[in-house]
Amino acid sequence: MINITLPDNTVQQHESGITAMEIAKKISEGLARNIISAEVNGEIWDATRPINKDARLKLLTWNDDGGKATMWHSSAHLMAEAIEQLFPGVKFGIGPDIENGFYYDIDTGDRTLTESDLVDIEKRMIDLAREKQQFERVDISKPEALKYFTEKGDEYKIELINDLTDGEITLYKSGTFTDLCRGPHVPDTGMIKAVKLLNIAGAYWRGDEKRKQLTRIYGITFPKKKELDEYLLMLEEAKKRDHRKLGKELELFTFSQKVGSGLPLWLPKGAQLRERLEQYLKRVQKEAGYLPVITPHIGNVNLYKISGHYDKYGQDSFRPITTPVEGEAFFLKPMNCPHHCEIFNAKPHSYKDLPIRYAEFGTVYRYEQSGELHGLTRVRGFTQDDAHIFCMPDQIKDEFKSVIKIIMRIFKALDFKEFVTQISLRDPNTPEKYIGSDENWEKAERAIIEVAEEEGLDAITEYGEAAFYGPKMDFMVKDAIGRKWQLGTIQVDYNLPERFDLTYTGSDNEKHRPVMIHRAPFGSLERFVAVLVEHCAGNFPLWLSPDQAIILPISEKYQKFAEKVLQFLNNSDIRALIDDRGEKISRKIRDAEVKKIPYMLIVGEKEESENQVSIRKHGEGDLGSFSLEEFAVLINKEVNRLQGFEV
RNA sequence: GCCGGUGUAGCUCAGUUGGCCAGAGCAGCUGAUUUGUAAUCAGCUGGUCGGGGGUUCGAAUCCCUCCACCGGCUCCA
Repeated sequence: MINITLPDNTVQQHESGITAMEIAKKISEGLARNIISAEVNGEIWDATRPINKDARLKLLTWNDDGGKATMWHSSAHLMAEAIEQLFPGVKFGIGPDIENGFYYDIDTGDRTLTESDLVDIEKRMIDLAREKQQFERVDISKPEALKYFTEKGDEYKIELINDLTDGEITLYKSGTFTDLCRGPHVPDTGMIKAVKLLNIAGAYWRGDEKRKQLTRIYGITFPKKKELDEYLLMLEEAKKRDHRKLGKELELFTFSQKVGSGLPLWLPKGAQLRERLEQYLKRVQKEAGYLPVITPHIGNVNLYKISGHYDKYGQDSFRPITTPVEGEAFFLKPMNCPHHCEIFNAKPHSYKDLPIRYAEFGTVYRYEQSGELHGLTRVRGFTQDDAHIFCMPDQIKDEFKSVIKIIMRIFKALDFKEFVTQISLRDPNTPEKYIGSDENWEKAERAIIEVAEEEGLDAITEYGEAAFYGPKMDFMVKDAIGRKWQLGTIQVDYNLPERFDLTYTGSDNEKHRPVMIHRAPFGSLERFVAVLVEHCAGNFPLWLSPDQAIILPISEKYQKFAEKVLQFLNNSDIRALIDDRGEKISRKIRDAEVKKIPYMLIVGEKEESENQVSIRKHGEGDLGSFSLEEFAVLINKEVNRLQGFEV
């Protein structure tokens, strides 16, 4: 007999070899029907896999992430089976479950799969699912596994097997498809009731651009048709929040082929929005002791040779521009840090001066591969809210923490609740990608890890995500359709101070090396605005909204009064305009709603006689009549509250 | 950069197997209407069908090429 501990800590005694499915049946038939897989001592197993020793058991259904993962992983197998039947001879790479669904990488040989093939594959998947195919788990020796896939002619699986240890290799068979797989899988494919293959894309084998590109098909499945419909509807809704669409509709920014791809043009409303973000951060930074600096848009190539950026990115940059007579070469500035180092070097520093914090909204230009450009989130010219903090080693943690405070303040002011804090460290397997001594790297990495712990940040750690000169703490936010973007970043750097020979005089009257912290709370204004637009679906918080109120006269008779109201609002620092078209009030309201203007002020006979305005709030409706003074107080209170400043 | 897809007016889209001057709605302009909480009516303007080349008696429709954009991959100082 073995002891099975359930999540509520009750312990059941069972025969050795019992399965999660059998245990579920004893609890209830309904549960047994819904069970997808089971967590056994923290590992996800097939519900039908025998348990031979004491275990903690959690039964997983569609309501558990682990259950969804199992179902989607099985769906990948189901799709592979369908594809193999429809297109015999294709070879398979990997086919995992992902956050929302699954994919499979396929080598289709000479054939090219297109969107229209997806429909056929979906149909076949549904047919196969209805057969209620069971997954059979087979332990297999390494030589046998190699023999099987050699005979099948699938070199990708052979490569995968060669990296595995003999004795730990399993195959899963379902229907006509057999795959190298560690599982787990659904009890049978009948649970998969709704299938949608979402898109088709190229993907390099093992993520290596030097290797063959396979065809990747992304899909998602559900246990109920209704859930699929809801998911597709949700995707449609998300697309409406896309900053590229809203940016056009709300006249925030545009691109021009004549100007060049990846070079955003900020329209007046977008420029105003961006300026407000800059003003806000300048105010916060002034309080935090930052000093403004300004540097040019180009820099001598030698500057970047000293910083190390030339070696790392010189070939992947815009070509240098040269002076016509002397032939001196200059790069468009791809980052601000080397310039700021030279500002630090402009005069000698005492330890008493530190930390010194130089801040600049610095516009930089980077050559991004054409296929990488993406709206405002990935562009070739952008403005960083950059600053570099030069400090003594024992000041690093405090400075780092005060930067975190600024980032949290901004995220709070803009209601960014869902972000991921990521500690980006070196990849220990590729030391050639990084500059600087191991000792300095370890110091820098340790500082970041300790700060995260001391601040109680729930951070994930990613190896290989560090900058080439130092580790980072990055703040990631998702866009409307779930893509993750890095916004804020804080980086500890021991390297540039050495390369630029930065020094300060310590209390011992000796020269010492400062440490540099690179930081950008927004990251880039372009990307930040993009994510902000998607986050609020274009309904900006009042303090950022390009137009805060629109005055809607009932008819031309009230134009004079409308102008009086406008003047009052302007004097009260409220951004407003008048819709003086000869349209009906309902039309003016509709247009103002579509433009997402926060407040509509309706003025007619009643309002004029009582010197009031009738307020309608965007998305909410009529709030009733108020005096102008009351409205101004209302607005200014809301603006200050949202920005996190004292009223 | 790579794989696949798309490209018709400022925007959203129609344009049958290549065939008469390329269409609609919205926006814009002009006029009428002077309006009470999400679209008043009428008229008009606007496109070398992404650029270039080719096939053809004839190309928005077929082919080649370049560009841009979209979905991924790779990359992201």
